[in-house]
Amino acid sequence: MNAKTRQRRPAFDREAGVAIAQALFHERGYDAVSLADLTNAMDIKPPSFYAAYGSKAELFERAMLRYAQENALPLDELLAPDRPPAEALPALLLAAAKQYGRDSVLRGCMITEGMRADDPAARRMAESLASGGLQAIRAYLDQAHPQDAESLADYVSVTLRGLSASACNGMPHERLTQVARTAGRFIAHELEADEPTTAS
Amino acid sequence: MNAKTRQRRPAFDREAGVAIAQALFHERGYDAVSLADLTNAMDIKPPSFYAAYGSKAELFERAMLRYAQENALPLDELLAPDRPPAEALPALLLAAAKQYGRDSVLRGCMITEGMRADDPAARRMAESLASGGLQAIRAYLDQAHPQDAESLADYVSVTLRGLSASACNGMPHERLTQVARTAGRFIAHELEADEPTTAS
DNA sequence: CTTGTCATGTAGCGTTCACTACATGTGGCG
DNA sequence: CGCCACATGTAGTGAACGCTACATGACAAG
Repeated sequence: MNAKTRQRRPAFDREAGVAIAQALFHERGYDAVSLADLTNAMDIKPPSFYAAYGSKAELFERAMLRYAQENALPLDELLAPDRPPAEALPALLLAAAKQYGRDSVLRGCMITEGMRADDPAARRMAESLASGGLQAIRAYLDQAHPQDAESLADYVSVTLRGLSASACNGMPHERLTQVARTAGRFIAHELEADEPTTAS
Repeated sequence: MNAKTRQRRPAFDREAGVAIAQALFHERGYDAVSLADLTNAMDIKPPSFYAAYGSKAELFERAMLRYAQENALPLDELLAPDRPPAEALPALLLAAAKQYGRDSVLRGCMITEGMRADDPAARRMAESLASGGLQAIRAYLDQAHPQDAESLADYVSVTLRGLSASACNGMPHERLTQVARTAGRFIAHELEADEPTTAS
């Protein structure tokens, strides 16, 4: 009677349900997706839903975690400690713009937009997850460009939020990436003006 | 029996009701404000509400128009046709950041954030109002810096959206204005590099 | 086969949503 | 005063919300 033999009859794939929820939440946002939408899409009834996920908000958290795992930008590569900010930050912005506008229906950053949910619990979950990414940017800049780490981190954060929101409202992929390139060029110009780094 | 003598007994100030609605919608967003919230705040009952305003969405439109009239940035001054972009665009961003973070509870741009409402009718109203401002920016740049008017207009638009969203999520006033100054400095650097205008 | 455990479906919980039919009572007007 | 138009409050509409009590039925264990 080992534990573990007890979860026979899965009868519906819980992880697949999280994937379905992830798509719905990403497409429409937390508040605009109802329990009925979720249970219909998963083809289960509410009691199964609550047995599997606990609540709509908990499922939202699992969906955001799944989103972060498979869609999050590779911050550790983009912001590798030895990469100069004049190269890393533009690359980060461009990668974000490309992802936010890639899919015609799953637009923007699911977590960034989750921070604007009406439900306070869902909003706090999203804010908590987002703070991880912001801290990574801040930590990178603290070691790579400490003289205005906060200012630059805020600038990047605001630009990312603007890109996500604009993507959600339909700004096409090319214009999003163009804005990201513009912002990246601005950053590079300023950083290279301050410290011409090595050669030239 | 002239018309006009017929609207005796106002009994509640409809324009004051619009002001109350403006504050509620700005603070919480369209979806998060219920009819009960509105009628309680105005101290009227639903029938009076519908007699006066038609529907929640129509009142939202009137509230946004009121917001635009009294809070909108003076685009015609900020973007005066003879003002150089390297001066006008930073001024616009800074003015927006100051306004978005001015009040501790009425944060961000009511119209910008209205574009993210779940209700399609409300969203379209907000998008329609916002397009006016964007067209003003675009028209200014078409005559002041035609070589990359679209790119610059998109950059400004995205930055404004990022500032509004960040303000709504609590970024303090000083950091908002700092980001606006950073973005403005970036724009000025690039524009001055391209065309040193007149004197050195 | 019997029993126990569990996820399931049926049905419905209480609440809130935007919105409205209807009766009331006040005011201007003749 | 009598009339009547009209904004008002009472009360409630049907629908949707997130969520759950309960009975059903399938499986593994004995």
